[in-house]
Amino acid sequence: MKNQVVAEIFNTIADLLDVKGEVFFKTRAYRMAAQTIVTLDEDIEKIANQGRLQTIPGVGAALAEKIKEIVTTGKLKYLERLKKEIPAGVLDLLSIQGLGPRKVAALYKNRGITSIAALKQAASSGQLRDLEGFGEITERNILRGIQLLEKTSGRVLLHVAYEDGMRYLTYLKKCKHITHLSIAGSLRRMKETIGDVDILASSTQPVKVMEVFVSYPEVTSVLAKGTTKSSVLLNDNLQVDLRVVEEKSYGAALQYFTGSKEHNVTLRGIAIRKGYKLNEYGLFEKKTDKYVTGKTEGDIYKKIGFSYIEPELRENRGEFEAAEKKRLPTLVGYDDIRGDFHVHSLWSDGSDSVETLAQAAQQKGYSFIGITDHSQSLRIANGLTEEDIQKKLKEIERLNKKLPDIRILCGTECDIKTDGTLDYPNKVLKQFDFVYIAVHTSFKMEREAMTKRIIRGMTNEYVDFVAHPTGRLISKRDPYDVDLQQLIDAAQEHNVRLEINAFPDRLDLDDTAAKLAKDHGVGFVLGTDSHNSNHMEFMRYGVATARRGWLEKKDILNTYSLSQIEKILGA
DNA sequence: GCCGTTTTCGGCCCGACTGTTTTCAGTCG
Repeated sequence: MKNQVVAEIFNTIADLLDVKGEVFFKTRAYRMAAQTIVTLDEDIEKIANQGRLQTIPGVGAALAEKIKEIVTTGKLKYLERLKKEIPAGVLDLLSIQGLGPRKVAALYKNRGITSIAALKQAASSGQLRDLEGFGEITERNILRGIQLLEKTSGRVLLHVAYEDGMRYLTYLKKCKHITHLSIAGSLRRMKETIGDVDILASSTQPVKVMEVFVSYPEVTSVLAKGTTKSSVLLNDNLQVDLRVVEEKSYGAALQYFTGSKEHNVTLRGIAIRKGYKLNEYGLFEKKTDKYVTGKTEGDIYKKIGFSYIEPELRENRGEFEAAEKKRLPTLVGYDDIRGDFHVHSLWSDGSDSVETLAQAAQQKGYSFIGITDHSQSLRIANGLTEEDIQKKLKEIERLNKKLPDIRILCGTECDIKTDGTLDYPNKVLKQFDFVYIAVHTSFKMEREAMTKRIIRGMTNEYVDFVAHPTGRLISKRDPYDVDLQQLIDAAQEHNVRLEINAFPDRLDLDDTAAKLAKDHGVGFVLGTDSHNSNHMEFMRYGVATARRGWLEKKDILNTYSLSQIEKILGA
């Protein structure tokens, strides 16, 4: 699939044209096309070969030619030309908060700045303040932006933002001037990483609400403060924005500030075609500017002709088509989960006993917990020998009698060796209630060998699930090189479920891969990969990822009743 | 650069806030 390649080139062109000062609509055309192409189910090369490029929305004659060139030669002369005009480092400057294409262009043209390091040097020595449109405050803001980028690379993991956001909400709920209050933005959509936290409130006293907002104890600096919008920085460097609107605009504003940007652009386009105008204040008749609705999101979607679209689906990945045809999935709910399949105990590298974990699961209202310790060759994680397994089985048998309200399932997270054989022989594997297989070694294998390795593991008759199928660690380690499509086909063929690992830096499979797998009839399990009982809280991020992948209750084994699960697993 | 149930030309989402300005450009979402 060259879709990603084409999309990246188009996005780079858009950035370059922006800095060159090209009209906004042209650069947007490149970005829109890139976004569409990357979410296509079909291979762009195939579409190009069949001469159907211009059937892709947002692709006209000019872009079709460019795609053809990329697909056949792997390069694009137009991009090479642009790159000669603007050095690569200049585009890096765009990632600094507060710097857009105009300022970046000014920095490059008037000061010859082509890297973040050079910018930092120039700003700290006061060389930018006499540039037109710049001043001392701009210099300080640039330095702060660079510092922020260095510290957090701009985004934090979902769970960090979620916890910060929830604490902030709890604080704001005490403010009696607020009538409605919600998280918005990418956090409400539960994206795997979050740039900043958006909060929305309705009030008749916005100025007072802003006072309360900026007085939150965890705030270290106030970045902006107006009557409808304020921004602060928390002590962990996360930025939080608050918008305050009137009651009659609350739904419209919630829709607007939840995004995604791509979802909203499409929705507003559709609204216009139907004779409306949609903004954060409400849905209006286009001709008369008369207020139609805006109190709730549901009203707005309904009026424009759709059923309600859940926040996790608002990525412009086909949700409008589905909503129009009444084919939106009924997403798995955060409360539908009846147990956790992936938990490590003291037997391997976890820090809690099986009993402690089982009690924690019971407290969460679960009906089962799967204890999955590592297998023997993973010495670094204290993998279990065959002898250990016998002892562990006995302990679990005893605990199941002692704790009748929760079923403890004895599983394993069994290593897939480099040749695709498993770390335990079949006579051992068959003693477990269920078997996860996983790659923990030799991450750097060639694509073909890695794909074969995992698929061979899946063909073993005792294997039920594949743990963290791509091995990625968000912003730390790339996924190993594996042919996802082949993995999905094998999962379907051998009736093996793929895991959505809920650990915040894994979320593996991710949302798009999960959707792809679902479309091919694959089933799923959720596992937190907990190494202590507190980690079991991470389940919500697994559910969020499942929801973003359009998964329903029936797709996920954790939502089944214990008796159904026992039957399916033969446990 | 794309697109058309008003349009093949002229729109394309737009409002809030900041900082640098003396009335507005740039950035962000």
